[in-house]
Amino acid sequence: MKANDLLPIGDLARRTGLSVSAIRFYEEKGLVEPLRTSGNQRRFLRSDIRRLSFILIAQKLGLSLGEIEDALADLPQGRTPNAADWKKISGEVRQRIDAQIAALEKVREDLDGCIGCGCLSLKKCALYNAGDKWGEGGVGPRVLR
Amino acid sequence: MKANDLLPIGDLARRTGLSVSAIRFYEEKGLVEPLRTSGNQRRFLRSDIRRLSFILIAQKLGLSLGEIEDALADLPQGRTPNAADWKKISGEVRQRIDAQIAALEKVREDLDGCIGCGCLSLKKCALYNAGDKWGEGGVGPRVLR
DNA sequence: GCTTGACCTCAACTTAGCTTGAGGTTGCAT
DNA sequence: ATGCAACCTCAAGCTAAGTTGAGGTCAAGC
Repeated sequence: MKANDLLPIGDLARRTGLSVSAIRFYEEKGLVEPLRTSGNQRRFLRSDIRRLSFILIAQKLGLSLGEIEDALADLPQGRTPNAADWKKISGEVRQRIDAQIAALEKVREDLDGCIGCGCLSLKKCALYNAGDKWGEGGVGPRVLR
Repeated sequence: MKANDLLPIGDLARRTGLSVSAIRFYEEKGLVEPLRTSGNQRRFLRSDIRRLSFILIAQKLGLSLGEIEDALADLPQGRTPNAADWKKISGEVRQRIDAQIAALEKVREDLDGCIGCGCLSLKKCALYNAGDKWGEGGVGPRVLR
C-alpha cells in the first residue's frame, strides 16, 4: 500500500468531484484544514473526503457554508471521525430534511386549495400567508441587516 | 369605487410585501410589464398582484427568476389571468413540489442507511451518488458553461 | 398654484460562492 | 539532474438577486 494516506488537492478534487479552486475556497472558509508539506503544498487526510462529501450534501439541502461550518464544528479536524461522530451530525441533517419535507407538503396542500379557487389573492390566501412562514431558509427578496 | 384599477408601484409594493426596488428589478427582468402614465410613472394592473405573489411562491420553491419567467410566459400580460391560467401554471409548480419531496425522501432514506454504516465514503455510497442526481436545481459548486 | 411625498433613472454597491489568470514554486518520474 | 505537471498565492472577475443613493420629475391635496 501507499506509504501514507495524505492526499494532494488534485486527488481530493477528483475523488469528491469538487474543483481544486472550490476546495481551496473551503479551506479559506475554515471548512477543512489540510496539513502542508515542507514546500507548502496541501496534504489532506482521507477523512477529508467524507468531510467534503458532507459539505456537498448539506449544501444541496440549502445550508450555507457558514451553517455547514457550524455543523462540522463538532467533528474533530485531526482525528478521523468515527461512526458516532457522523451519526450525530447526520442526525441534524436528517431533522432538516424532515422539516423541509413537511414544509413542502404544507405548500402543496395549500396550493391544491388555491388551484380550486384560483386565488393567490393575498391576505386571505393560505398560500400567500404560509409564504411568510416557510420564507425562512428560502431565497426571496433580500432584506439586509 | 376608484375610477380605474391601475396601481402605482408603491401600492403594489404594499400589497405584495415586496420592496419598490425589487418590483422595478422584476420589470427589468421582464417578469412584469406595467403601463406608464404620460409622466412616465408605472401603473400596474390588479392582476399583477397575483403575478408577483406567484413569483414569491415560486422563488421559495427554489426557482430562479429566469425559470419563473418561463413559467409565466403562458400568462398573458394584458388580460387578467383566469382560474384556468392559474391552474395550468400552478400544476407545473405542483409537479415541482412533488419532485422535490420525492428527492428529499430519497436522500433521507439514503442518509438513514449511511448513519448505520457511517460511510459517506463515495462511489459505493448511495447518498453520494444520489447527490449527483438531485444536484440539478441545487446550489453547489458552480460549473460554468 | 404650490408644496411635498411618491415617483423616475442610472450607476455603484452588496453577499455568497465560487472561477480565472498571472506569475512563480514543488516534487515525482526518468 | 531535469522536465513538466501539479501545486502555490493573490487579485480580479462573475452571477443572482437585489439595495442604496444621487439627482431630478410628477401629481394630488390644500
